[in-house]
Amino acid sequence: MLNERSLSFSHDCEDCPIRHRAVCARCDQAELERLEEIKYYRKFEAGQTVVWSGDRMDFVGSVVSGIATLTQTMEDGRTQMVGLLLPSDFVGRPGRDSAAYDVTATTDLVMCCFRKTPFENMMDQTPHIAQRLLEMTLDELDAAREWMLVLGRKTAREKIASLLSIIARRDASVATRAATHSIVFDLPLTREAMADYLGLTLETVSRQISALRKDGVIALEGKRHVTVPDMGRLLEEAGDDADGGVFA
Amino acid sequence: MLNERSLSFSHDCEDCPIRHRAVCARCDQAELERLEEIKYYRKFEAGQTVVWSGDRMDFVGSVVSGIATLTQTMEDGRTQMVGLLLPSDFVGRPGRDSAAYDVTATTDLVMCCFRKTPFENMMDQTPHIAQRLLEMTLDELDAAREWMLVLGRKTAREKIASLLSIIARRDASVATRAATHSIVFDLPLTREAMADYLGLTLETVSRQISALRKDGVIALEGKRHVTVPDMGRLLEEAGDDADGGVFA
DNA sequence: ACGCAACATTGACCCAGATCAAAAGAACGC
DNA sequence: GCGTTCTTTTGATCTGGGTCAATGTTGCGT
Repeated sequence: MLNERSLSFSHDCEDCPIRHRAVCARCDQAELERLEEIKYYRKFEAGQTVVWSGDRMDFVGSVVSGIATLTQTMEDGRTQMVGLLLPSDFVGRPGRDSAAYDVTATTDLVMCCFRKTPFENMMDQTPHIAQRLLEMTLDELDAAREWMLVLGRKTAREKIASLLSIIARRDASVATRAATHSIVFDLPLTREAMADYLGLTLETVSRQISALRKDGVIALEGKRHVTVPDMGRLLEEAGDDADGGVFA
Repeated sequence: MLNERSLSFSHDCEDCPIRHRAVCARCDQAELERLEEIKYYRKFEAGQTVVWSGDRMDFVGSVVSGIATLTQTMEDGRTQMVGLLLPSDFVGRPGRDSAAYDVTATTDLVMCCFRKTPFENMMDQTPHIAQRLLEMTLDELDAAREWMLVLGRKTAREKIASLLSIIARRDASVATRAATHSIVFDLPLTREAMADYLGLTLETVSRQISALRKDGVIALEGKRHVTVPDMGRLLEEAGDDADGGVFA
């Protein structure tokens, strides 16, 4: 069963981040080959919807590159983003056959998917996959609860700083950090998407970003390219401990 | 190894709700007996703290009776409740040795605990325990994400209605429901605790409860005893679909 | 029964962020 | 190049819920 694609799925594979966080981190070669058989890639363009809430969802998977969002919508149109999926994040729920949220690509997106039924079978026979998923789900639960604090108790400025912190930590290249002591990244979200994540309006997001720029907490080139000269300062603005770091 | 206590832990046990939701739902008798050996009960009075965030936590467990809350606190004292633990809910995280949140009893509380290290060992040898925990954690994640919508996008009145819905659904006795078509329960939280859960101030909570009472959505006897004459109406006020029911 | 301490309600006022409105950049096809 | 459309910024005004303050209510210990 070995072929080019399955070779690319070994622990040394560069293009598939699953080895870092997701299901196969502890798999041996035989297990990886089994996963390989039920694996396929899906590509989406920026703005495309992966699944709508309530739709049948016959796969699970993880993000290879690009960014996706999970959002909930009320009947009257109010929306709340409930998750931000960055590369290596897992999507889908074993044991449920319909999506609970809208999943949308906000940039061009590549996902590594597994057909759900065979994946579930494999889970039954490979205990450490369930254990790995449990760990990941507990991490997500912690992140969701951190976000509850952001939504419930932080000011607009703190909310923006919190969001920038998360993106900075997960998205900034290590090289950039080492060279200049400042962190540089591109915002993968529109102002509107940021507002939906933060429980704000897009106007408030825009105003607070302008304010943080004016105060020197961040610098902007164009609308999306952000430089954080002092990460400690940003975390302070976010209301987090400057050292600890909730989203580390 | 059988004795009185272990017998009370069988699938027919009445006093320990673990068989319903928590770890041993699918355990056979031998496994139950092993769990029995590492199990112990802890009792707390209303207002007592189970663990503080950051404290060493050498057990996992679930709520037998009473209600506990998970809260996060910022340095300046702002607090956000991130979880409400009702009977049968699970507490603690395998693979982590310190608590991530303050856990507080809001009523008299009985917990059924397992020493963490032997519990983790047992998890390694009993795959369906990890699977059960995964299911439960995914449910909690869904609940946390539902709550993100409440915190981020709902009005104060909708927030109160949402909280009352949750408590009504989990706490109301079936008998009461059948007899009168209305749902009756006691609020297990102070106004302040409700405010911390909803991202509001206690004054706003009080005002909105008064408003819902004046509008006939709920009736109150004393400060805590609530009657919901029409659950559909309450769900409407919460901004949820009257039928579907997010927190079912 | 009384006094004290939590807990809860209600009122008056204020402000952070929403809403409404306009205009200025960017990005894209033709 | 040049409309067209999407995104973002900025201004003016409004308002839901916060803040401050006073008063009620409940329950408990003595």
